[in-house]
Parts: sequence; C-alpha cells; structure tokens
Amino acid sequence: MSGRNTVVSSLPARVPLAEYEACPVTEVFRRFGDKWTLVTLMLLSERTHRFNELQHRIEGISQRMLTRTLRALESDGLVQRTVHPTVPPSVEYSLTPPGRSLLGPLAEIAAWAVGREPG
Amino acid sequence: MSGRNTVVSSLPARVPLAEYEACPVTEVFRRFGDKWTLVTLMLLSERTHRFNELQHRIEGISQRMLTRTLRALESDGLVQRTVHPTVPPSVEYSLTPPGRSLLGPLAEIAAWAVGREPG
DNA sequence: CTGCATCCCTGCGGATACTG
DNA sequence: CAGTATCCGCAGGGATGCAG
Repeated sequence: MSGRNTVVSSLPARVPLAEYEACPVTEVFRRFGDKWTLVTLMLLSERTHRFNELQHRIEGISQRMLTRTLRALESDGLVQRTVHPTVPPSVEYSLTPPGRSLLGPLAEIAAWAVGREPG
Repeated sequence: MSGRNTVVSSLPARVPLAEYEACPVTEVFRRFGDKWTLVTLMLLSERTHRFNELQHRIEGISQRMLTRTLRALESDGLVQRTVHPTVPPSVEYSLTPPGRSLLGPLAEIAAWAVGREPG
C-alpha cells in the first residue's frame, strides 16, 4: 500500500504496485500466511525450544520446512537462534523482544477470528 | 491451531495437524497473505467501489485475480456484491459489517508492522 | 462492463538421502 | 542432533481470448 501502510493512512487514487509490495503490513501477512510460521511462533511464545522439540511438537512438519521457517523468523529478527557447541550439537530457539511484541496484535486477530467462528 | 485457536489458549504437547489447519487464526493469515486481498479490502474500507474502479485503482492486478479475490472475500462474508442489471452491467462491492469489524484488529497489526519499519 | 476459460510459469512445500 | 541437497508435485497467479 502506501510506502508506510494502507490500513491507517488514506489511499491514493491509484495504488502503486511497488509501494503495495513494499508495505510492511502486507509483508506481515505474507510471512505469517505460510504454512508453519504461526504454530512455530506460538510454541516459542510458551518457552525456548530445541530444534527437535519443535519438530516433535508440530505434527506433519518436515525437517526442511522447520529449518526454513526458523531461518525466516530469525532473519526477521523475531526469533533468536543459540547454538551450544556440544556433541551432538544442541540448538535453542526463543522469541526476541520484537517477537514478543507481536503477540499482542496477534491476539487481536485471534479474537476476531474466533469471534466469528461457526456462526 | 487448537480447535479454537493457538494464540490465546495453551498448546498441547503435540499440535495435531488437522486442528492446526482448521484453526481460524491460521486461516485469516492464509487468506490475507495472498497477493491482492489486503489492498482490495482497504480500498473497500473507504467506500463502495465498482469492479472497474477497483481494477483501475490497484496497479498491476489482472481481471482474473480481482474477480477471484472479490469472490473469496464474498464467500467469507466480508464483502457484499450487488449487481445492477443495467446494460452494460454494473456491479458494486462494499464491506459487510463483519468486514468492517476486521479493520480494528488489522490496524493493530499495521501499527506493529509500521512501528518496526526500518530500524 | 463484468466476468469465465485456457495456458503456462514460478515458488511453496513434501519426500528422501546425505553430512558434521 | 541439527541441519543441507536434490527431486518433484501442486497451487498461486499472470496473459490472453471469449461471452453475456
């Protein structure tokens, strides 16, 4: 949407494609609209998890997708990855403060979604 | 996530795939994570639009995708489609009350997204 | 004007096998 | 244990053409 965002500010007569694709709000939904990001984030909101823990708690996720999901969250600065150089290696994932700050707004959406559930 | 939602309630030891996919919160993000739904919704939050108006205001969208996007929003009950049987036909799209009720939560996400923009 | 039908291309995501 | 590499199918989405 606008270079800032479309949800808050008023919209131009014609929404430029480039700006829309650069819109941070759009970006958020595209990120969390993928298959595994949301569950992963929610599990991490409980507590720190090891890689294997996550894989066992999320039914149906493959190693590949868990890795990709975590890497994406990490590069977004929402998740912190900590490697313990033991043998065998142990890697812990936890939410960063920005990651936690998302939980509030997320709960808003959740409340809305749940509120219109069946009827 | 859980049959209700994962964001609010506590998570099971193992998140069942079926329940996660049925989670309304997940569903919301998947819906709005697609390419055109968010802009469309935002334009409609301003006022009622005709099909052609929308297509001209959203740079880069194809007829096909605008149709699909609107149909999806309609079947979600977020958008109302009104056909005026004139020649040539005229079709108007507007937000339903449920559609409007989404704007608040959406603004929360927007604020969060904008808040962490560049730095 | 407002669509639907068709073709095609790309990227998401699953399955499997291999490494430090 | 925690990944990476490879292959591959499928759905999202663009371009174009036709229709009521």
